[in-house]
Order: sequence, then C-alpha cells, then structure tokens
Amino acid sequence: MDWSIQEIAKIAGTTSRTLRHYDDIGLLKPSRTGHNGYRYYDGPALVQLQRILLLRELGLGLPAIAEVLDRETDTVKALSSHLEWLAQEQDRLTRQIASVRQTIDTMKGDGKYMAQNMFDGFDHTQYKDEVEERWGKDAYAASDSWWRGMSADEKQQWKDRVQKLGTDWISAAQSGISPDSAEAQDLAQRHVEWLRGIPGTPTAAPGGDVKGYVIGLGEMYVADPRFAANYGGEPGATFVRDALRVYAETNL
Amino acid sequence: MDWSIQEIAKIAGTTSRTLRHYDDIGLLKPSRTGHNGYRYYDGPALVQLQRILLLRELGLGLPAIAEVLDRETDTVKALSSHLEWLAQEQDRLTRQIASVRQTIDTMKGDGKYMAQNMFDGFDHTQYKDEVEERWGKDAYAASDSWWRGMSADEKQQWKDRVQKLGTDWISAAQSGISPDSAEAQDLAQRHVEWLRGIPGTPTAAPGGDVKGYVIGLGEMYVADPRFAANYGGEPGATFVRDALRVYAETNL
DNA sequence: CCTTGACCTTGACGTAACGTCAACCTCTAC
DNA sequence: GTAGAGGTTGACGTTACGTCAAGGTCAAGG
Repeated sequence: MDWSIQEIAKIAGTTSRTLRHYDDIGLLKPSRTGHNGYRYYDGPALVQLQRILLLRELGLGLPAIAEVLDRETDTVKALSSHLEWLAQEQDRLTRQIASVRQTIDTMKGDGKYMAQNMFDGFDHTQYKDEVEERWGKDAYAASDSWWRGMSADEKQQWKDRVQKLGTDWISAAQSGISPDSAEAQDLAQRHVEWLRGIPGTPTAAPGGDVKGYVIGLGEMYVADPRFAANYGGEPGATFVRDALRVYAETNL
Repeated sequence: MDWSIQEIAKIAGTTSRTLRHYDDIGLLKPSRTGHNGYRYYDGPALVQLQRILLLRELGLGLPAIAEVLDRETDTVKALSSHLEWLAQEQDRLTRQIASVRQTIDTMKGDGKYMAQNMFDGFDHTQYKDEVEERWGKDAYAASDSWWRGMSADEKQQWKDRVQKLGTDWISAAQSGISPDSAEAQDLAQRHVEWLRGIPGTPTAAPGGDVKGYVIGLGEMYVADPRFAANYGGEPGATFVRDALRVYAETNL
C-alpha cells in the first residue's frame, strides 16, 4: 500500500522534484526503493510530508523543519522564534516602503533630482540608514530629535539660513574667485559654524575629528548629486569642497 | 584624480568585492584600468556608485538599477512598480504572521496536534491557501462567506453536528464492524449529506465529481493528522476512508 | 637586492529551494 | 516491437555578493 513519487506529489499538492530534493537533503526518505531505483512512499511518509509542507507554508526553512521533525524540537518554540524573524522582516519592509514613497515624492515634487538640502532630508527619516552608517548609530537619533524639537518657525529659520548659505556659495563660485580667497574662506567659516549647530555630527561634539569630517563632507558634496544640487551642481560643489579643504587644513 | 578600489569602496561605504561584482555584471566599470589590471575610479564613477547604492537600499534589484542608469528609464516609474511589489510582499508577510500566530495558539490551546475540526479551521482563515489550492479559488470564498453568514447559534449547531458525526465514526470503528457493514454505510451517507451542506465543494454543486471528491477526501483524512484527529487518529481515519470509498463506489 | 606587508588580480565555491533541461532507463499497453 | 508515460541521476540557473585560494604588484625598510 504505497504510492509512486508522482502519485504522492499529487496527493500532497507538490512536485516530484521537491520530493527528490527532500530525499537528497535527508529531510524525507522514501519508505521503500524499488530494484530499479524508483522511490515509493507509504502512509507515514505522507503524514511526514504533510507536516513538512505545512511548516514550509508558514515560512520555516528546511533545516528548521528538519530539526523539528528529527530532534523532537518543540514545534511551538520553533514557530515562536520564527515569528520574531517575521516581525523583523515586516518592520524592515515597512520602513523600506516609507523610504521609497518618500523618494518618489521628493523626485516628483521639486523636479530637480533630490535637490533638498541635507538636513531637511535627514529629518524626513529619508536618509536614516545612510546617516547611521556613515556617522554612527547616535547621529541619526540626535539630529532627528533635535529637528523634531524645533518649532515650525525655527525650522523655517534654519531652512532660510541653509538656503542663503547655498546661494552665497553658488554666487561665489560663479564670480570666479579662488577657493582660498578671503571671501571663500569666510563662507567656509560660516559653513563650519552652521555644521556646529547640528547635533550628532563630529563638529558639534568636543574632541571630534572636525577636520577630517569637514574634508570628507566636501568630498561628499562633489560625489553625491543630492548634495551637489545644494550648491548649484558642478562646478559649485567642487568649489565648496576646495574651499572647505583649505579652511580645514589651515584652521582646524 | 582617481581612487583605488578600496579607497572608493570606503568612501561610498561598500566593499571592494561589490565593486568587482558590479564590474563583472557591467553595472559599473572602472573609469581606468592600470597596466597591472588594477581598477581605478574617478568622480563621475563615484557619483554613479552613490546612485546605485541608494537605489539598492530601496530594494531594487541590480538589473532594474542597470535599466534605470543605462536606458534612461524613468526612475520614478521604476520605483513605483517596485513599490507595488513591496506592498504585495508586506501583504504576504502579514498574512503569514497571522497564520503562524494562529498555528501557535492552536497548538498551545488544545494540546492535541491541530485537532480542530475541518471547517472550524477553515473558517479561521487558517487553511485559506490550502483550500484554495486543493479545491479552487472559489471554494474558500464560498465556504468562508457561508460560515460568516451564520449566527453564533447556527455555528454551534453545526459544530455539534460535526462533533457527533466524529464520535459516531470513532465508536463505529472501535466496535469492530466492517467498513461495508450497514451501520458504517449509514454513517457514510450521513457524512456525504453533511458535506453537501458545505458550499464551495463539489458535493454542494450539481454536476460536480462527487464520487472522486469523497474518495479523495477519505484519503486525506488518513494522510493528514489534522483531519485524522477528528476521527480519533488511527485506525479511525482508515475506517472512515474505507467506508466512504465503499459508499462512493456503490451509491455515487 | 631582498624581504615584508598591504593591496591588487582572477577563479571558484557557497548560499535557499527547488525549476528546468539533458541523457538515459523502465514499465505498460497496443 | 514500439510508443508513451514515468522513473533515475547529474548539472546548471536563480540573487548579490562573502569568503577562501593562489599568485602578481608596489612602496618602504634592512
């Protein structure tokens, strides 16, 4: 009283290939093997298969299923820890969806490619992962709570200040002056002072590597079009970078 | 003014292996190659890399990213269709989490392994996918809405009826009578009549393959411990299967 | 000049769970 | 005898790299 591989596959609602795979990895051996090598499965094997398929539908990996079946691991326990993983995945997905939405809105919104200013973007949790990766776990939390704590008026003031700094940089770059000129260095100083107002960055904390940070930031302005856009793209961003580097080398 | 592979990797926050991979698949070629085979990257290459990494963080696949960069595909469009996929994934995850929770509750709840009756389980959307796969898309919707439309009293009546049928089967199996005896065949008839009351199954629709359905159902009772439990496990389920088969062969 | 160590290169395997040929054998039915 | 249906064992493909392995390149120091 047993079934061939295709028969049992149809009964259980799966494929013969899957059965062979389970045989290969030792998850479910056929109950009998013909002299011709054919695989045959009996009732108990079908029961095992049903259990395997049920757990698989719940998203468990085959090794985890094997552990449940072989080593008498508590099924409830296995499912519970699996549930945690699922919850984390759901969380990650939710945040990713928010990021994608945000990005789409931003790109549709202002026409220019991601031409928001740096920290306007940050506060929108848009660059959350990026900030965390580049400047540490605390950076995002600090700058986020700082931004949230501001009133609408204060936020506007801040934006205006950023805006003015940007336009001043652009006009300076377009005027043809050198990055190490006095005017450019004045702007660089304003820029660094502005940076010092942002919590979570090395410029705000005493003892941080301000010099390296400022130089690296300049490189990023050039490298990343989202930031370069704040300075009129090229060659504005390059001008800012060079000016910041000179300022950092001599004053920090 | 260019960087080595490790330098640009550090700047962009990725690894040299990733860069080599992107080179292999043609996603990002180095701007220059030394006579020794070393890869070097310049500013524009870094910009491209930043864009790639941004899109990757949003979950886009590398082929999709390549399409956006190479063939000037609209980024917003690509992200939008990606968003749909993400939403579907989120949906799937949510339903899977519900299933896992349900399963855990069930297994903790009654101690016995999934020993709920068939349609009590169905109505809990627990076996949604399974019902749909085995009996078609409409089956689940039909039996679900049918169950939801019942009052609490009616549901209880139905459960009692199922319960009584189950216990009658069990006592019949234990009494040692044959599956083709008159009493067993009476039970089989009751069973089929009961099935006819469930919408979405072939037994309820005129012209359905009732015979094949009943026989297959009997096999499933034996094969699947969740159903076998309704008949006291073994040898109860086997008795039911045999009785149903005889009944189906002679009367349907 | 030689060594050391850091950095570079090109393979090539491993990952999760099978789908999908390919080449070849087996059984039943006409 | 010959289809035709169904079985077998490889082996590659899938996603985006991580991780050795074996060996060439380069700058600095003895």
